[in-house]
Amino acid sequence: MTSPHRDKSEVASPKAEQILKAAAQVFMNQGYGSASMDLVAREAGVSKATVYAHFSSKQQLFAAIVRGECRRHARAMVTPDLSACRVEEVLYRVGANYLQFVVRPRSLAIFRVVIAETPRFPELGRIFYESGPSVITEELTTHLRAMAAQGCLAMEDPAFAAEQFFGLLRANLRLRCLLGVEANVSAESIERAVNAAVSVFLRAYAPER
Amino acid sequence: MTSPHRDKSEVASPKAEQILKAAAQVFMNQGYGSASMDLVAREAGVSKATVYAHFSSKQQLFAAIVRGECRRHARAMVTPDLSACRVEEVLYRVGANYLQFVVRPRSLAIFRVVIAETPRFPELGRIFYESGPSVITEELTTHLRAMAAQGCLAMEDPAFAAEQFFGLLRANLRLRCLLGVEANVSAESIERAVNAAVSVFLRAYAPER
DNA sequence: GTCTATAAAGGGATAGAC
DNA sequence: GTCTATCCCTTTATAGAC
Repeated sequence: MTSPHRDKSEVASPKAEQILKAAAQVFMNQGYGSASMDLVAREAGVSKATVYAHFSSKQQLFAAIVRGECRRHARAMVTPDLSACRVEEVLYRVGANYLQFVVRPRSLAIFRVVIAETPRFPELGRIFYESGPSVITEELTTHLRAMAAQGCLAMEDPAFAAEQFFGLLRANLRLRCLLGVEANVSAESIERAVNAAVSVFLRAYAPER
Repeated sequence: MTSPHRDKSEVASPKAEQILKAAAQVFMNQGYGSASMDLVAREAGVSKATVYAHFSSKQQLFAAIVRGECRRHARAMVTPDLSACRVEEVLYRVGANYLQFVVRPRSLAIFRVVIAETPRFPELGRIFYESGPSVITEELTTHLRAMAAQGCLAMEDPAFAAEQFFGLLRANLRLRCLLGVEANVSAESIERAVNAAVSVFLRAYAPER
């Protein structure tokens, strides 16, 4: 660490970035197995040898892409400025942020390929979980725990309740997106799903009166 | 329809069955793109030419497998003998049946590959949805609607509530299975998830007193 | 229908010039 | 680091014998 640069994997050369960007498209469009390094090179506008100069194998290139997407997820998952919010508002904003994110085409595409390849790349499944679902579940759990301590909510296991909230939120919406049944999710249907999830969650976990 | 046989696709020749069975294993283990017809033939104990004598291409073989699995799903999704049950019991039994099914390794494997290939085989995603999630959602919707009419539940949109119930049920459990974070799901954790989902759902949709 | 053998193309990965 | 050219293997799919 003699240079002021943060990390080699974050400040890659322009060519490496160019390859990563093209490869991400190729892997997400074709799936890992059907994607070819030839196409990656062509899309990146470089030769195949150059691709291999930066990434030692197809597997490593794929891993680099998934890692990069996971970093982006970890950033996107955090909902800003929640500290001073009431219960409903925390749930609503966390929920809307999450649901909008997961139904985006790019999120669906990376999810598809990570899920598909997890049996062959177990590490990537774990990284994905810990960069996305785990991050946001822990964030919500913290808030729920605080609110339960204040008496605004009544629950025994805030972490479990947080997971229930995300399930409630997704309902079958993401499933339909993944299966191509629901092509474009309108802002209205997201808002409706979030409102409905918040409503059910609050009725279920309201303290006894 | 001059023969008593049900359908050519259901009563295939023994060789075709043998090929389908082996191919299902190969596609689920390797993913569509990485699976090879060579391996399918080897696993089936036949020559590659024989595979092509029964299925005209890799794509068609894959489609035949997914269709077959979807038929099995449609059968497995139906929960028997619910007509005379109380609300909790319907929810509990539908939920337990569903959750046990979706965390099974084979269910996860077919889900992975269908999700992954939906962009290239849009029809298969649709078939999958209509054979599994759609079937069971409609089943539960029917029960919820009847109960709402009886006044045991208070909800405006039973179909939407049914989807919420399945989301609540899955929470992050299937996600963890898909991502390899949770290897083997114990019967206890399934029971706990089902009980928790039923409990939340009933508290949220109980009629006003 | 089923096999062996092979065609024709494309796959991942590398050598060597610059 | 980047290219061209190529190695070597596997791929999908088929021809032709039986």
